Amino acid sequence: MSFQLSGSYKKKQNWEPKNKTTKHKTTTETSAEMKMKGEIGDMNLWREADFALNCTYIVNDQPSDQSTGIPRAITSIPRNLTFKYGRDNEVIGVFSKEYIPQGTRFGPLLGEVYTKDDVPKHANRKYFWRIYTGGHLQHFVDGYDLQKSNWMRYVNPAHSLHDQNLVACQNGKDVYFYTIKPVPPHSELLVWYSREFADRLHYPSPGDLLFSKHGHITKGIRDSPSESQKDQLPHKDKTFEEHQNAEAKETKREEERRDKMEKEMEEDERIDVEVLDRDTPPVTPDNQIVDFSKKLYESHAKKDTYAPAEPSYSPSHSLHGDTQDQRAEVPRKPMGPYCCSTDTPTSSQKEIPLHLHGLYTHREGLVSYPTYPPTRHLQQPCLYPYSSHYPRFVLPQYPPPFPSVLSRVPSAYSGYLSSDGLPYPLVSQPSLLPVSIPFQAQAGKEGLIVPSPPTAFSLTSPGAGGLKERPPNNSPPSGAPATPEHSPLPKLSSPRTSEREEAINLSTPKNSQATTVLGYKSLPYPLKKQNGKIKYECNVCLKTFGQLSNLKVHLRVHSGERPFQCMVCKKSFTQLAHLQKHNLVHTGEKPHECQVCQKRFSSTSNLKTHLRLHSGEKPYQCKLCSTKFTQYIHLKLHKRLHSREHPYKCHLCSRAFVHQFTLHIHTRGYCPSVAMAGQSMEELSRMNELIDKFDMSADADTLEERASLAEVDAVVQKWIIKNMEKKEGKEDQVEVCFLKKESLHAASFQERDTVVHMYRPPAHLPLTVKQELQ
DNA sequence: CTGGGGAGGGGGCCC
DNA sequence: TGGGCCCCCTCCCCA
Repeated sequence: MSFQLSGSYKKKQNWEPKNKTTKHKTTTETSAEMKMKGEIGDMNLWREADFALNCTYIVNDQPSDQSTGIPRAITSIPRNLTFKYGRDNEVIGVFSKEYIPQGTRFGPLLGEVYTKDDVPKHANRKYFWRIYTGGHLQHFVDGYDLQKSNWMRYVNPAHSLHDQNLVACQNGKDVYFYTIKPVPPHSELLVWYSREFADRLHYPSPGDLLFSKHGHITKGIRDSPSESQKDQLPHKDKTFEEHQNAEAKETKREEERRDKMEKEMEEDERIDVEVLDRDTPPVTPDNQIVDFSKKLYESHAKKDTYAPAEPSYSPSHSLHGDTQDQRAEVPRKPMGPYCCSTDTPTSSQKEIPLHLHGLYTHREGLVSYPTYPPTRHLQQPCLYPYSSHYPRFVLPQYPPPFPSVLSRVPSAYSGYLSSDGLPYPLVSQPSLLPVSIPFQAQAGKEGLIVPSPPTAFSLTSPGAGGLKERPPNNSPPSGAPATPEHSPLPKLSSPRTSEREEAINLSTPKNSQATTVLGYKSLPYPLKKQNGKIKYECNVCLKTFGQLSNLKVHLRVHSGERPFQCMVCKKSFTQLAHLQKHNLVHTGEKPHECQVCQKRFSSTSNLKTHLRLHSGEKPYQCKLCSTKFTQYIHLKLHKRLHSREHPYKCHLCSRAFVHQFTLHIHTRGYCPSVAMAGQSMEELSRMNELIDKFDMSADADTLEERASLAEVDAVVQKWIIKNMEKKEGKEDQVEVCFLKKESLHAASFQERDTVVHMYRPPAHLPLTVKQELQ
């Protein structure tokens, strides 16, 4: 039997901005209907229902055409995701194709459904997911069958808190993955359980968590119970051994805690009986199943190589002892930094599945397991055992920010919270940070008092102001900085006080109790008031809209959702009107007729352009030669001719510019002759390319040659914003965003990860171009 | 290189 | 509130 969600999104709506106001009808629909509440910073403490309620986007699977013969596990992957394939064309991970906002829901996980009683005796349980109802195991969802499962089976477990970007939650009877932080393009999706999920599985999560200095989670890994831990200690790895000794007491304590928990979980003991059955070898050996994920693993297992220690393909993160060549062949697979590999892995290790196999049972951690050494260069302690079939990863538990949340947590865990002396992860807790995007509002946007900063898709930087609004009991644990200072926050230029938009708070929670539980509620869309009118602000690009529906349509630009598909050519569109217009391509219909020449056009826009031929209107004029054009694109092409003319030459280097002010920008810090010490030539080159691009842009043409620095600055900003918008969905576009600080001199380009100031702040330079030129 | 048409995408306004 | 309609802008292709 196939496990299908009868959700509200039955079409191929890959991304669906969520209606925050509509009442939900079913459990599985709740997430799409409710507004954001609480703070992102609470995410690690969120209950599963909170994720469902608060997520902003729903990404549905691609509809699968079973007739193609391609397994649904492959074809179901949403458009904004892609598989990464190994050498043998096996899936080795799921990656984002584009920016995915925080608070995006994927799923549900699909697969064969088994009740407790009808699990085939020899079923391969590696892909089993447990579904609980009322605290009792109701059934399993088995993602083993490629036809019945979906792409989610390929999502690898997170390697560390830092790497985790998805959290698995059971909502209703389905398992969903939610993004707990923005996922940049080309990033691997890495999932781990939600707190509740882990609790249900009886993972001794808090106690089992040991964080390395690097903030990694030490994953419990279990091997054959017959092998003693001592025997598996890495004798060659003295550092690790020492570490093990140092941790021995703590490990023992954790085992005691687990024992205690076990006693408290008598109800689930019955389940454990059959859980333990999962180690039964499958009827069909894995290597005989068309399972891309396993192929890779097996191929590499033969080489006795294991996953690199760092969640990265970087050779620098290779396993100890690997040659460069070997490293290149090492599959980057789920064990990641938690993966405790040995130089000579055991056979059971070789059987470690690639994906989230059977991560559902607490029993895995309740037997005596050996431990394996970490990759040496990382000195990752791996204190917890793993099952050869069911690697266990444990997420950290943070002290709940709200007492009411804490009260929901089983008491057995409460004592673990920061009480075990273990350090909290040093990684920045992503969920506590404003979403990191290329372009953001200025920090402390005074006019914006919407108390929603850390909502799932709120990209409005709270900055210092946002933090002030954070409830006092919502502070993250030590070591998990919540301040946005740790996240690059490009800022807009601060508007003059008199121009600051008056903000209104329309998100006052109606349910004060809920506020107590999850913190203040907030709308997913910041509201602003401009000229007396309410505006809805896009969290991504800060554009404002007079109507929420417009904003929702706009959000598709960022989400990639294209709900309207042409049935003829399968092309999809963000708006129905676009699809309708597109349909004319197929029908040949041209409804718009030129009244002058009776020529017909498919769109009014094109007719209007055409009418300029009759009217003689040429609105686009070249500023350099006064040539006029009827279409902007023609002017743009024309300007390329002029772009060869660069009359403003830098006397210190060979660069020349179309505009005087761009020459000035160049000479203020990007000429290699005057570049700041420590600035790489690569960076200089990149910035000069950027300056060149601006120099030849239409925006630059709008400026007078003797424009003030403030004027130039404004146009530069405009141009950067435009660039940033264009680059979305276009990988080859210059990826820029900017910082605009209080001072004009702080206007910056941020290109990819490097922030460089377009205007250097050298004190000896005059304030404005004009001043300098005069 | 210029000029014209075709097509897609984003957003505003209105119902 | 969501959908429909419309307009503007942009890009591509080709003569």
